[in-house]
Amino acid sequence: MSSNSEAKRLQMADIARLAGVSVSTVSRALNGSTLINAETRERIGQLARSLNYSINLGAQNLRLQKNQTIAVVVPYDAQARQHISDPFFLSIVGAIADALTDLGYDMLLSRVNAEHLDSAAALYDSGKAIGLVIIGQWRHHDQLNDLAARKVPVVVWGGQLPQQLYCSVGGDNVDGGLQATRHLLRSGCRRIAFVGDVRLPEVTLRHQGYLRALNEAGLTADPLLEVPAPFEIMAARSALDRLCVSGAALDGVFACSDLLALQAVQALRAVSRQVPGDVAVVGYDDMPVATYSDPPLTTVHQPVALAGAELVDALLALLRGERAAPRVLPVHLVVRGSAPQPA
Amino acid sequence: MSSNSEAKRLQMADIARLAGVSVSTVSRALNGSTLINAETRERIGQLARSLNYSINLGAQNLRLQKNQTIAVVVPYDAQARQHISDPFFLSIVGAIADALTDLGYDMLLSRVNAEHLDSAAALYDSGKAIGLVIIGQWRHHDQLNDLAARKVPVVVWGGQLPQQLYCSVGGDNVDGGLQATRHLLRSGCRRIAFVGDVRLPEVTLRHQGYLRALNEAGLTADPLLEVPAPFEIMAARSALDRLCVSGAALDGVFACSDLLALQAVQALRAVSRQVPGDVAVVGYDDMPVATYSDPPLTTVHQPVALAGAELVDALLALLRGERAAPRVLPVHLVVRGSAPQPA
DNA sequence: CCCTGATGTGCAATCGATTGCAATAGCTAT
DNA sequence: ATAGCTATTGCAATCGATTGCACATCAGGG
Repeated sequence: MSSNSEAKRLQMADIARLAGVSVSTVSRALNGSTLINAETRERIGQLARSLNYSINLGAQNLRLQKNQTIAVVVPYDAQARQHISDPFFLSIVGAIADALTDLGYDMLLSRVNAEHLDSAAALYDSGKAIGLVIIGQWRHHDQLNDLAARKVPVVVWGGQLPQQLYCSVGGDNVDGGLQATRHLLRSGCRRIAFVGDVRLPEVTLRHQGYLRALNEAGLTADPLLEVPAPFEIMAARSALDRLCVSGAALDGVFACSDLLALQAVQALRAVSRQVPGDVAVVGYDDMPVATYSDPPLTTVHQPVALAGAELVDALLALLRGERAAPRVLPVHLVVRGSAPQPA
Repeated sequence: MSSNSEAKRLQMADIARLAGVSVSTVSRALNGSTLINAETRERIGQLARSLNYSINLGAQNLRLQKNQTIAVVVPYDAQARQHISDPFFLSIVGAIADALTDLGYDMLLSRVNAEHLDSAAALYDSGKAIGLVIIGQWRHHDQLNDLAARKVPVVVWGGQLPQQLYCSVGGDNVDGGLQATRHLLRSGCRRIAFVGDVRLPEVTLRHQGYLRALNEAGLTADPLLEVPAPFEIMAARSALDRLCVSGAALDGVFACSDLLALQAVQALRAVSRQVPGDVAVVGYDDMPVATYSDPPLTTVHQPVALAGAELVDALLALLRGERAAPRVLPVHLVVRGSAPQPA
């Protein structure tokens, strides 16, 4: 049974037999070697093409010790069973795909349990991929360091941290937090909630920016206004609802993703507070949704396409044996309706 | 130079040497063969684990004629240089990744020029992947048929068309168009614009549903109200602007994606027409943005997670040599603010 | 003491390509 | 006519694994 799709794939020996030459000749002909008589070469080329023959890359890679596959690893949170739905992750994957395609690399997309980021190394150890791009540091800075120490070629989307052995590429999270919070302060906000899970390094950095801005304004952060909302959307919503019904005074919100910002807007409305009238809200990422939402979001723009290109560029540098320093990409605030420009 | 990342990967011969046995023994030990003495087996297992050894899958696949990689092909429009940004495509890729991961398959993500969909076959011919999932039929039904005729295991996300040799999985586009249009008609709309590029098969089917609904209501379509907007967002916007400033009478819009619907909302507002007050708008896909937008979109829900699972399931059936019939998944209208429930 | 049957291991062929080296044919130079 | 070249092509080893079959060792039976 099942001889349907089992239809034998053509291989070089078949072409050789049909052309009445040896396998070596076919190999050389297809590679355009001048050792082979020009017309024989052409004849073999025609034949192969007409039969839709395509060389077996597994075998070729084995023989040539070559491989053009890069693994892109998207961790998921096993507890929350959160299969990343945040548009930011998806769009950065898209950007990486573009960058890799342009350079002729293949992209293996893989999801791994965030608790075992190191298991991503199997993709490298097994030779499936020659290098890894990991989306997000999550809470496993140490595991990433282990990978780098083992000389696994890996680049991570995320923030630059102290004692970091691996190469990271990420937006300037401190500056993002700073710009967002300063904007809210300039708009007159004094009690600004911070929405995000500070156990994630990127969020921690944004939080530092937030604190620095408050400090500049002579304010101190109120722990009651810190909402440890994960990127998982439903859990985030309940945390936000709790804040809103707690009655804690607040006039501004800085959320660490656009989706969190929009959830905040809805939670606020649920308790009859207007955005931006009563509370101004700033998001993060500047996904397309930010322009369509009600109100359109003031948010920190992350350069997604550039990020894809930089991640790939850094990884290729590593593969060439160069030392790749962490890269921090510029971010900027985009002002829209949810936190308008102060008069 | 570059011996950095060039650090030789471990292979079976290394383990064999260190364990003082032959390669065959290592191979059998790691595969748990009972031919090998239990304690030797255990010792070898320990050793391999402690060295982070992981078998070379290229070599293994070659030897075993095995491969667990599925290619997911996302066509792009070379003319528009449109690297798919529509969230729908990205989320369906995510859904497929989940389905494949659950089943232990690897996913190779690849972009190909939509004008040469058949070039995706190289992924199969070269043995990189054992099967293909292609996202969208675009304008190349014929090329897809060629692939199927060549016995390439392929499943396509899209509509079911006449004379179709390949297996497709898609939402019920006719029904989607029907439900959306009926809803607008029930709301009292009589001049309903259709926004979408009917050269795409899926859109054609939705258009059929649109026409049928109009017909049920004793109406006929006005060609002036047909906006051939591509999924490429900027081009779509200008087409919509043209419609709006043309002054053509209209009181409803059925758009073939949520993004198109939101562009329509903006175009209408630009000429001071309220949604849903003056014009009701219905979108398609039911992406998260539909719930956050202003106004929240009434839209046709496509079952994305189910779609991913069904695509994978159909492809695996093909690979088992079974005949896989096209599958049409149910869709349903989600009523929100842009086209509220009629009183 | 030899034979038989287990039990463990290793040799060598194989998967589908690449490539150094040898071999053949056709020609020229001596 | 024969050595010396050049232009083409084939043989066989190799990449890193798997596996049929042969081989070695040891115990017990005759």
